[in-house]
Amino acid sequence: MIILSKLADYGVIVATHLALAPDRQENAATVAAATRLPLATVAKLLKALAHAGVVSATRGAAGGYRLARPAAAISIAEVVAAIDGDIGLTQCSVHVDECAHTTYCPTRPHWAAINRAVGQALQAVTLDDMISPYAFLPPAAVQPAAELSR
Amino acid sequence: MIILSKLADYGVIVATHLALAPDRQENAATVAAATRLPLATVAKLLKALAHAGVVSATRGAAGGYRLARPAAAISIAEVVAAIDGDIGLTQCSVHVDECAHTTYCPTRPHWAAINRAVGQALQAVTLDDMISPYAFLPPAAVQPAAELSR
DNA sequence: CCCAATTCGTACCAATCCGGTACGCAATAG
DNA sequence: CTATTGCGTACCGGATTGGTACGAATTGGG
Repeated sequence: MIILSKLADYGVIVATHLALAPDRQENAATVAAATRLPLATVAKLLKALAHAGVVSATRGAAGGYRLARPAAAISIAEVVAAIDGDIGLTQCSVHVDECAHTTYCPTRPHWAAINRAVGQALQAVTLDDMISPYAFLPPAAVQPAAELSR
Repeated sequence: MIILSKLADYGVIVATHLALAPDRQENAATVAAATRLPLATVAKLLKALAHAGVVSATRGAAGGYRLARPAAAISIAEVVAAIDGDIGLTQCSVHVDECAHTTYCPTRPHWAAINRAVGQALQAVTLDDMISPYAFLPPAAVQPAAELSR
């Protein structure tokens, strides 16, 4: 299974690209060319990111986008949430009331804890971490999950 | 966004139900009634779980399913993987070679680390944890993601 | 030895969701 | 005033997914 949607994946790429040159103001076409993604899709992504306050947009001729905050203050979780909505493991986590099984489903309370762990993993990484090419190898988190690659 | 597919969610519910009575052998119809899920879907899930070695099936009359191992030895990650396939954040993580952007995409190496952190969160929880109603607040599983920030 | 119950495997259908596109409006610079 | 660029909405085709159906294989009981 793939956790992130393609769009969210692209969103991170676009945001990372902007983080590379925080001072420059780039329009959608430029970003699209640099990331080799379809222009229309990039425009859509940037709009969503702007709406969430991750990037700021200036309209009109010679307009464009730039990061709204320093790259170190923007987490991956935020970027993903801007595009795909709130992060939740199960239907229950996101739309609590729509689950008719709530009363007798014994697993529900446990999801919250797992949820937090996943959210934290995404929140712990910032755009700044993404642009530093090699410095990011957390030894504590890397090893134990080896068995999962089955 | 919702990370787990509905089917995977159901799968965990079914597996949890079996964990409640590890000795009894239950057929698909019984499980479906107990979990209030569609019979056909439950049958499909049990088949997938059996294929992955999570539950063992005995065929023929008076056949049925039961856990293949003690509940404490089966992680949520395993159950999910049995139904939805391998867990990966991005397309890149799962189908590495199909990503044409590999060479110049600067974010790729970083996903692996996040990936592992998420996998760990799912692997730290066993079916046994799921059936113990209140005792589940694993400080060990929730915290470590913080270390990810290098 | 035969029949009934039950899982197994495969194939199939329907619907929702998602990636991607198009078009018109609003705003800003020159 | 005009050209450029972002904004918003609406739309479409396709892939994925949730769900169903049916026949084959297997086992226990009469």
